[in-house]
Amino acid sequence: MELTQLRHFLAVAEHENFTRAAVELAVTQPALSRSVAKLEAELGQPLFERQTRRVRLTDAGRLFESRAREILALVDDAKAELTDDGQTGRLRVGAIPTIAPYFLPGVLRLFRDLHPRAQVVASEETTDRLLEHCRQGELDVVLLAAPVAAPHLHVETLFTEEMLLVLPPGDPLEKQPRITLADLRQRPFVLLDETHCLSGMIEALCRQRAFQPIVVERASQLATVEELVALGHGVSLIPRMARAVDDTRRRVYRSVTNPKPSRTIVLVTNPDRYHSRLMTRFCACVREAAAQFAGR
Amino acid sequence: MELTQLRHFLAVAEHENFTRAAVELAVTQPALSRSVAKLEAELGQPLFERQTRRVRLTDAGRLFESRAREILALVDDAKAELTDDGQTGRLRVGAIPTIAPYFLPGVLRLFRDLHPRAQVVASEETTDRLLEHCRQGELDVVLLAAPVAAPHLHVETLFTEEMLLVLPPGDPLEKQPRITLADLRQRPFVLLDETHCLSGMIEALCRQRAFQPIVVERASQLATVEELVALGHGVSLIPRMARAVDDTRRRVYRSVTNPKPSRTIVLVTNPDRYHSRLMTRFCACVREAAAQFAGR
DNA sequence: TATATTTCATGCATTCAGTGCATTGATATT
DNA sequence: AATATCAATGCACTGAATGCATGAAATATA
Repeated sequence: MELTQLRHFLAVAEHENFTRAAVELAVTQPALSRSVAKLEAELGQPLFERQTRRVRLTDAGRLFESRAREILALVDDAKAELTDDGQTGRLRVGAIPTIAPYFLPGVLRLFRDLHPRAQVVASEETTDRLLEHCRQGELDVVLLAAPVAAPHLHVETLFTEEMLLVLPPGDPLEKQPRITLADLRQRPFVLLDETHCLSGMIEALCRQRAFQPIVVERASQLATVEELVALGHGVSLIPRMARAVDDTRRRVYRSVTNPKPSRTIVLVTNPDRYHSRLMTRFCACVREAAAQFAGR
Repeated sequence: MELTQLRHFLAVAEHENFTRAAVELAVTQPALSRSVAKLEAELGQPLFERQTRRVRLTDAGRLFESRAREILALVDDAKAELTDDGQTGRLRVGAIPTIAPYFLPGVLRLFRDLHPRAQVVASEETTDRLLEHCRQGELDVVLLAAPVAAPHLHVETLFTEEMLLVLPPGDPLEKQPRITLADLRQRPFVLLDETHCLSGMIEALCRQRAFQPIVVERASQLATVEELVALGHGVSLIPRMARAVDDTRRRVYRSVTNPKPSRTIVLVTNPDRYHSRLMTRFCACVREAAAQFAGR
């Protein structure tokens, strides 16, 4: 068995297609077919089920896929560990979409000043995907909203931030001195779609106050939610970090009390993987940036 | 980077010699030199310090050695996991020398009957080496005496067995109805050498009773210790499982009370590694054999 | 001090595993 | 029925890894 074979296998597994995987790997399709066939021969069983239109992983293939990922991640780790000069190198950062655009830029600014030669790759995905990638060593640092079920991963609490009520301008609630969740019981909500943990969090919050929020619309980005609120489609709850970058006056923000809704941002890393010097510094930048948010 | 290179690197690291490593790997020395040189080039730094008479690992090399072992162990794991038919396969078992000859044969007999086609490789080493090998995935199952400091490993208590006092025949203590450790305060001891945890355990036991045992001789095998006792060089404490196979009358065994000295045998496995069906069955055999010892 | 020995690196020739190209075969899709 | 898609296979080739012969450096030995 050789690492090239594992790389070949993974490419095919991802594309579910030899031809396209071959393009990505910059080899020909027959070469790839043979490479995988040889691997299958060594393992004594097929890794792919060849259907006419596409190939699918067999059960054994699925098992082997995660092993292959682990092995290649470990190889990357080992290489990174030895070539770690504290300056150059790549850092893979992941964050959920309701954190990334508001929090990462500040972190990246801090980090870039310290390590101008380092390369940072940021990706936005759902919580479970991010955790899975972190587990597999494909992401070095992940930023999420608590709570997270992350066995084998290290979770560090960064700060807790308020969730603000967004209203269309002129909404009756705008003038009300104290607003509680109960005041929103009959109000139409605009939320993010179900893939975002934020929407689930808001629904859970409402259910704690014994009502099911009336969700009239869902969007896939916070910016869209804010636009829909401005247009009077409903109200919503928005993290303070998102409010901070909203400089229009097309909607108004109010604190909700008793209880004050909030979310907690955490930093997740994989303790089984090598922590490069860059990574350690990046986490320090994250904490520094977090301190500013916590201070508000 | 390729697995072949890692295998080459490890062979050289073990032999501290390219020529001999090349023989083991069945390649020529120049081929091996190049293979390693290429790896070093990829990692951007030398892994070996070439001295005239031998080669030594650099600091980076030492670091990379353990990573390479991990990677190859994971590869073996993955292969084993996929080719696990529950019948054939290899199982690597380790035990300390004061357990292996007395406990393993019974286990192997049970196991052989269940899995005649499986191959078991047993090795005797010191506790720390065994644990290290288990951690590195080079041993599947390890048998030790508690206590063990084994982070990341799974430790299961099997049974506790008495340690018996061995005396030369005719020793005054032979007729004494109740013997305590305090009775041994002035007696010369024959112990195993310091590499065996058993000798340390006995010394600790004595120190708990506030005396330092007078060690007149040390041997590297329990059988030798027993012979020396028979020759009247001193007394010793021997695990019951060792007494059980001593069918001569050249020495006598007595229980010690208040407290009764004992050692606890544990089964250690690595939870991060694949547990083959063979391995699960082997552990079952270990427990079955242990039950017999516990019943005494 | 000279010589022999040990051991790793390097120049050069060779080989074979992996690859590319062309093609086949199988199965959807139109 | 014709066409398109996609993986497997026959065949030729290439180049990376290897083997052989030798060099270079350092120590051991006479």
